[in-house]
Amino acid sequence: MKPTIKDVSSIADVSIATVSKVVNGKDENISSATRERIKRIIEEVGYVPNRIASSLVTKKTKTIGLIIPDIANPFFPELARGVEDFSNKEGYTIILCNSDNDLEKEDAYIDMLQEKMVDGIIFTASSNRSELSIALNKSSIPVITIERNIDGLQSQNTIVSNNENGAYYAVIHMIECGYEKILHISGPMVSKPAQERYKGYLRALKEKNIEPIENHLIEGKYSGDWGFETIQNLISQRFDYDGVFCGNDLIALGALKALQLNNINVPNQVGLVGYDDIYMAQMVRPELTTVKQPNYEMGYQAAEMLVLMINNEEPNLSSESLETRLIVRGTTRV
Amino acid sequence: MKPTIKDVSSIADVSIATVSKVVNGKDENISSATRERIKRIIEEVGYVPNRIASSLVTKKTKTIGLIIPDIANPFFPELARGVEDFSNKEGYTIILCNSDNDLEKEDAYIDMLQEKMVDGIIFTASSNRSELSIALNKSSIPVITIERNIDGLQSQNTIVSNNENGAYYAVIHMIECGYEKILHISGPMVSKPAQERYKGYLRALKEKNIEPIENHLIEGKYSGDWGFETIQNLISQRFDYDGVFCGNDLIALGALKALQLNNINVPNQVGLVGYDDIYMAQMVRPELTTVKQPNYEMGYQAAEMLVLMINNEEPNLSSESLETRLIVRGTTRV
DNA sequence: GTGAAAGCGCTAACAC
DNA sequence: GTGTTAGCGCTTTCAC
Repeated sequence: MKPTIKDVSSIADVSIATVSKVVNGKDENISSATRERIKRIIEEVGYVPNRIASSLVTKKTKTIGLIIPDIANPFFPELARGVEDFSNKEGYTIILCNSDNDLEKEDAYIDMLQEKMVDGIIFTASSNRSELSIALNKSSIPVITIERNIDGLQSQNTIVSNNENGAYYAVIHMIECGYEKILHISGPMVSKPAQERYKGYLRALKEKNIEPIENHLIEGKYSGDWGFETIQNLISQRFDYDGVFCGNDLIALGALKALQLNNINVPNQVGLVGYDDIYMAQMVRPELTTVKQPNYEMGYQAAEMLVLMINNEEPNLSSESLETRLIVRGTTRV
Repeated sequence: MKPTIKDVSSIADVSIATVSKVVNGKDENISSATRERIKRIIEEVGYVPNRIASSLVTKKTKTIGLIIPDIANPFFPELARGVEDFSNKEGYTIILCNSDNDLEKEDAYIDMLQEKMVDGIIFTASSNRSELSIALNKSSIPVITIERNIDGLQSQNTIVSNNENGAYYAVIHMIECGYEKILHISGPMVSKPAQERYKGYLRALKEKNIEPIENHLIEGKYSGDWGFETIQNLISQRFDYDGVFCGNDLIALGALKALQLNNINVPNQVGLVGYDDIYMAQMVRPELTTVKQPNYEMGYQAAEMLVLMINNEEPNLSSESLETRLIVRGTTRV
């Protein structure tokens, strides 16, 4: 049987209150003699405080919930790492939840997290539906949303990266490289980032006085296979573009493979730009020009904001938008 | 203030015991009238049971700890996903811990998890040192180790994939393709998987009566950069190999890039094989021949075993070794 | 400097 | 069918 605070106190011949104080460092008023004795005994018997019990009285669990669509999606591990790093530094522990963009799972997790009394939640919602926000609003638990904001969520504390600008600068770069007939292979347009990137794409064209060509947008999934198939299909019919701007790197990598397979030279015949700067972007030839999203930082800052909220030091920024960075490599000619 | 079981019971005009019973589905002996009334009230007031409180009495937190070196390392997200999927199915929630192969962090997490009273731990240890095992042995908490076994851990319940066989079959394949002077770029040899893969490599050579050439082993890190540098260095001096078997896909992808950069044809001049079958293995040209590790399954089965242990249904297998699968693609000629 | 006591929200015998 | 009661292991106030 694991020793409890009571065991320690009876061996040390003091009250449990005294033991509690030294365990929690609130021992200004404890003589150093008893302090040391208690510490020794704790060591001897291998006493481990039961945080469940203390949480029950302090109402703090020092854990935060992280809900993301899928940790196996290359976008999220870094983000999760950012969250975990800051959390850990502050003594928080994180509960990982994969929602698979499934609203039911998402709701189930939110319930679960509330039952486990997490101190706060970091949330990458799968959609904008507002019913979910209600569930979250009702509970007074601090929430930070990441990447996509949830319309109607009361405390609109959210971290996003500036998707529109990211896409805008990428496409401006392409145009300045001399590409004019630029295809955009996007992710699913139900997600805000996809919408915003498309917006940035259009803004760049407009600013450069380039009319978007016919069929300039192909909407699909954020996967390499999707990028590959799309290009293959296009080529088997008619491929009338000199540039491809992809919704993410996975799509771009698939597209690159298809282009090369068809002996279309990148970057000479076709310029190619991705989004995210995943590790693999540098592992292909030519290396992929892409937009770096500050994934790690987004996670880190989200955790930072959340901990502020938990401590009731309301962060003065209610919504932080992190800037992206265009990384020019080999798939666009300079 | 969030409603508690007491609030519900007083509104419903029953005892808290009755409410507890219906909340936990132990309501065979409750009249359906009161059952429904209680359920309605729960709904109305938005009562959420406090699992912290119930954990305190049941001694079960329905939480398991997952300690891995780094979720941002491409090997682990899938594994984590496997763990999470099974856990979730069984009503468990997982706490994610990144140890960074840092023994101190590792210990700190183990303590933390014990304090939070997790029901079990799934653990990819960073090394074999046995002091750590002691800490874990002392506590009676169920532990499953993944990928690398910890020497001296009492309950040797561990899930590994058969690294030796994986490497063995890969190298046999290379030899049968006609490659004879095969370099092995391994990860750090302090880790068991690296040792075992090297063993498999040697076994294949021996069986085929091929003398390992001079400098056949280069030990380093599991990164693409490392693979790239290694090949670049070798080529700048003398590159006298016709095959490269890499400790993982990242290394292989880096190596591929370097080989191609030096106009060495893969697979004609040099055959290349990786390990892991990460998603990117199919996104390069030629596609990478590699050994598929059942990452997801390892995680899933680890969670499965752990839950058995938690329920005291000691799994009869104490150590499960999952088989790997060679995936022949374009970097070896057939 | 230290301890007694109340109580956090819940479960599980057991009594009725 | 339902309620009473005794904790689970801890923190915190206040008294000494």
